[in-house]
Amino acid sequence: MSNSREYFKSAVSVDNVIFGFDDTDLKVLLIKRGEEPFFGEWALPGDLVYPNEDINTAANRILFDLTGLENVYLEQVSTFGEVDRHPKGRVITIGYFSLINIEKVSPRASSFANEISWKNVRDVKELAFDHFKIMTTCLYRLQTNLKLKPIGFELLPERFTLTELQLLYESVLGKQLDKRNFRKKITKMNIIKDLNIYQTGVAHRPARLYSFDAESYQQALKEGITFEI
Amino acid sequence: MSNSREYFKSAVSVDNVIFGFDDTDLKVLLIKRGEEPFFGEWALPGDLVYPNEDINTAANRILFDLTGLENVYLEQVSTFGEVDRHPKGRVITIGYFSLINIEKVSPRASSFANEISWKNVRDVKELAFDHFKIMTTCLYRLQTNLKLKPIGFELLPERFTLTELQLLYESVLGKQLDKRNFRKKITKMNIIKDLNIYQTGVAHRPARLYSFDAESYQQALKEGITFEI
DNA sequence: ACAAAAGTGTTTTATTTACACCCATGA
DNA sequence: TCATGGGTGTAAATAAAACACTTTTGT
Repeated sequence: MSNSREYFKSAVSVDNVIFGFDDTDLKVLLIKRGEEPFFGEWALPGDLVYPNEDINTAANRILFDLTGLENVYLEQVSTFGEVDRHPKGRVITIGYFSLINIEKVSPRASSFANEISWKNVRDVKELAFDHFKIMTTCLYRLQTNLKLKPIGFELLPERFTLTELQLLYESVLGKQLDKRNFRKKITKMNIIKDLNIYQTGVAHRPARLYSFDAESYQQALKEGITFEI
Repeated sequence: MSNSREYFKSAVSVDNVIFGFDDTDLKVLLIKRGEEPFFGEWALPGDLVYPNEDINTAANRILFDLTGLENVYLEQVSTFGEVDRHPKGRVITIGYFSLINIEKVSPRASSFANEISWKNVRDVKELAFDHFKIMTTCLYRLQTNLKLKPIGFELLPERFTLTELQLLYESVLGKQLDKRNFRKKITKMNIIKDLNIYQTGVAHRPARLYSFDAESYQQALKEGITFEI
């Protein structure tokens, strides 16, 4: 780019598909739009990228504004740049997804949204702009990566049971898994820590609690882990 | 985005990592820059996105300008948007890669390049801007996808031998593969057609020629193929 | 004692890996 | 006849899939 010419400039935005998991279903955090276009319709949280802001920073900002969370798993997925994707002008948007522990969040209204809600991903059928397409693309990427990288833990509390972990996998991948085989695989990977403590107050045999063992995972990565479920 | 405010606008560009394969090595098509910044340095072909141009169209245009090729395998990989990635201003760039049959190309100089050349990917050590990072990211994606989707054919001529295909895989993945096991896997997938014709003019037993069988591949996809090498 | 979910091994099947020699051609 | 790369099968090891009962708790 030379500075001797004046170039066309597009607005660039970031949209963030924020995934959570509530012990049964994969959820996505949506906002009800408080302005035109698509007033009153559900949409992904997003905003324009500021002049002096890295795009990753913008994605983190959107997440923080909505949830108060920082240092959260965030992954860029794809950029959507059809000329007519925004009715008010040329806006190229970069789609991200984040994985958060849903318990840590009580979503708060923000400048650009008058209502915020967790929705079951499978129940979402349409969204403002091309946001449904963005969400679907991010879900697909999540499914792919869940099989290759141990990112599922990001959606769970610090301490979790193996059944919770399995339910998460089943929910995201959309299929049933065999309990014994699942446990065998997970434990063989050596990336979760048995805390030797148990659930309490459940009307059945209490489950052992585990946590993700980041150190062992780093070790396993070096030795060439394949995290396949 | 409301139209009642004036938003900051960034320039948006597309950079294209054009891969080719010359029977031995994976190559990338680079240009020597004919203007500042980075005058005289090697860079990825790229250009700003036009006001009324989809981003995919822009990526295809860059490819066409340089090679004369259309309808070529093109995949968006990642968007690079650090504030300071371009010394002359804010430019957010979308990285693509394409796979082409190197025989079909005699690269031509263009407005923005005074020299064009195929380089061995492994020999490229630095590039203008953050292009080395973009190239590396695209290479990594190519490696991943080559194991999951039959895109290797895009780099070969219409008719190819199994050894050529294997060399391609070895070159992209950067590791040796067992000849018999490779052939077993490829043929079991049922996505290549044995043309029942042979190489000529080689000083050894002539190899059978094959072509990619797009129809069988579509069929196999429906039945849930896993194209793993 | 009953309901509810936790936890645990073995056998079968499929996949992956390792490995070496003969074949067809041009020089 | 020699050099060069083409083409082929089998056995062993590993990984994946299928499958059912006992345990522990709260009610």
